[in-house]
Amino acid sequence: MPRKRVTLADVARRAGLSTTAASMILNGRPDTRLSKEAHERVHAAAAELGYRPNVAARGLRTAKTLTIGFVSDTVTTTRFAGGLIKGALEAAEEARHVVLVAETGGEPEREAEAIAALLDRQVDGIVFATVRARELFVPALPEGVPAVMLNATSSRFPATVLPDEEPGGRAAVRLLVDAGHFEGIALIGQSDTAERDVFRSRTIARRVAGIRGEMADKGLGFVAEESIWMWEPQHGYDATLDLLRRRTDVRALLCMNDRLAFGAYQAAAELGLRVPDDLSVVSFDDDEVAAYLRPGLTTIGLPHEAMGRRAVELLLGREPAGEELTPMPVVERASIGPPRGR
Amino acid sequence: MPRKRVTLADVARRAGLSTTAASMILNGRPDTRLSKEAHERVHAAAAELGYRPNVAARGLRTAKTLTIGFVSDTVTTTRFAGGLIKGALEAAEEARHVVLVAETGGEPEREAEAIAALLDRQVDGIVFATVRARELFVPALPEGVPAVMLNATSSRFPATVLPDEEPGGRAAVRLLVDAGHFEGIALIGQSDTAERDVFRSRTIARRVAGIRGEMADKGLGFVAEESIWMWEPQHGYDATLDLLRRRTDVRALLCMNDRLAFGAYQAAAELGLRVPDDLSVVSFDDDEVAAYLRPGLTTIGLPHEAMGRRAVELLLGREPAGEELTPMPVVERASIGPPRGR
DNA sequence: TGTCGGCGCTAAAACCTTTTAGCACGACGG
DNA sequence: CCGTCGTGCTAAAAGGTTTTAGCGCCGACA
Repeated sequence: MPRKRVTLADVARRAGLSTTAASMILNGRPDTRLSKEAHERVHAAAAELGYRPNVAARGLRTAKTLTIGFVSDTVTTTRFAGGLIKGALEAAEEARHVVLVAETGGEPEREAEAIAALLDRQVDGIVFATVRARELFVPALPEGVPAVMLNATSSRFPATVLPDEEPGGRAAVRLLVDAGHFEGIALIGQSDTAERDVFRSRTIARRVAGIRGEMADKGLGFVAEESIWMWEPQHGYDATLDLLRRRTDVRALLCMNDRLAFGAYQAAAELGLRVPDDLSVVSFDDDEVAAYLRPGLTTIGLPHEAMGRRAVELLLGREPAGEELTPMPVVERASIGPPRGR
Repeated sequence: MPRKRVTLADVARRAGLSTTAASMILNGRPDTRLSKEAHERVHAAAAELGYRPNVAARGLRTAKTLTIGFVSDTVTTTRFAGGLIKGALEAAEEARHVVLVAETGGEPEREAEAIAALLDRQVDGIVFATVRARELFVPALPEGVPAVMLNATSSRFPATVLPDEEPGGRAAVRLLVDAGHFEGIALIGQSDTAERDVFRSRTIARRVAGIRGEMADKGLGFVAEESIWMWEPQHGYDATLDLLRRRTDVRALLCMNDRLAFGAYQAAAELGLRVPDDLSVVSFDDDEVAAYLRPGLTTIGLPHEAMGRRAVELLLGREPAGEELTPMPVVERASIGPPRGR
């Protein structure tokens, strides 16, 4: 609506004071000794004119822009880890910050370009996120620009927010055991390659460690392990169909993610097996599709939103942070039942 | 890495010229008459020092920040229209702009606050997006700040990018007809309420008009219409199950979105019906789950990414724009077959 | 008597850039 | 020889804010 932005000088003029005085008053500087009356005049003038400080101009002087950068490979533009940005946006909003978003597709040149672009705009800090918890090679940032890794790791920046996968893995196993499954449990999606592959994901190794640890603690073993490289429904379908045809003693599936479980459901249906009567299923992520399935899929959720929040809290707070693990919620739906013969 | 940012003054000093000269040369001002040699010295100095202009400072002078705002209800943080931001981000990157993202959850106060925050940062323009093509009540913006509506409409801003729903609706019907379906077609999800409800969606009405128009042109009618208010898988399941139990003459389903179709698949499976042998299905959106289903769901896609791109092109271009309709692609998978008795 | 600090405020510098106005000098036309 | 113009460049202003340094006066303290 307003033709022209109202500036601090306008406020000062109307209050009959200098811009300095207006600035001090509006910023509530504690050591100032301006009169009560001056305070009132300035505040009144600011209110009447609808004054809003020009953050860009302020940033020039103070080197603080109340703006943070969020750079990721594809967090914003794919649906798999959208919770990360959601949490980050919320936390930023609460802290009266605003976020500049850049996507790099995982390409180093685009990443470098994005970082430079953010720095040119004087961001107060940057969070680096990845969709599948990779190690990231982040270039050094100018002094005074903090960074935190979100669902990612970097040797350069110690501040890191990750899902707490080890207990998550244990919880999944426990869910099955608590329902009475002591045998006939198959693992879908684990692959030794993935376990070793740093590039794929830092966290999957921990998830697997948790799973194996809990199984060992209970004195149990898997009746089968299907190694799969890619974790889309198609792969889950293929592997599960193959498995269930080969062996009839499988009573429960521990899937490495919900999309695999999605495919597993399809394979089970194909063979006339009902979940959870004939086959129990548990998995990881709490992907949106987990709720679409019937019966609803019980899964160990990736706490993306909480992680996103935490990352910007860390970024904006001043405590020097290390690796922080966010607990994974177990979200119980209806895909686990007591074992039954078939 | 660099301790301190290198400034234009540094470059000028090293080149032995004034900052004015350096500025002119680096910005390639055409009317200048600085010597060839000066050009070389300045460029050399800039390269050696790794100079990058401070966009914030420049913006102060030029009132251009190479930054645009993207404010939506929940486009970024839900998975339904993520393509919008993806396209916007890409187009912005190509134009060397960067985007400030804000989510309002559809709450007017948060929206007002978000707009103010963006304006405080001197954005060059704002795109307003919604996830379900609503009418939006956008407050006036200061003169010189353009806005475009993306998958949304506003009486205040004529520039609008929407999916071209009418032909989309027609295409869906044609897909069925071309496969030989002339009878036994049921419509899932249409509700007269929705058709009239401005708040729900501007575009759905056009989709329905396209569907009805094409049916009429072919001289066909629906064998049944299931009115549904909410379009989640659960609702599609319930409605379809009910419908298929009631009537045995249904051979094809035209679902208003992919999630309804998702539920329809489940209902069909429940009744032992195979897609597409016993039942053909076509729907709208090209949601990610459409590819997960087996057989793959044939659907009329929402061209979110193209729309997002277009919106920022419009915003950055100077052509005064009106309503722009982006064509909806038909993505053929395997859910449509010839009709067969059951 | 001299110094110091408090008071209430402001001028000016600083942040970094772009833009405007103009300077000194030589060439050129008349 | 005078005025004008072109050349190659620079000083200064402008953009909007915060911060630093200080002004002029008075009372208190040594």
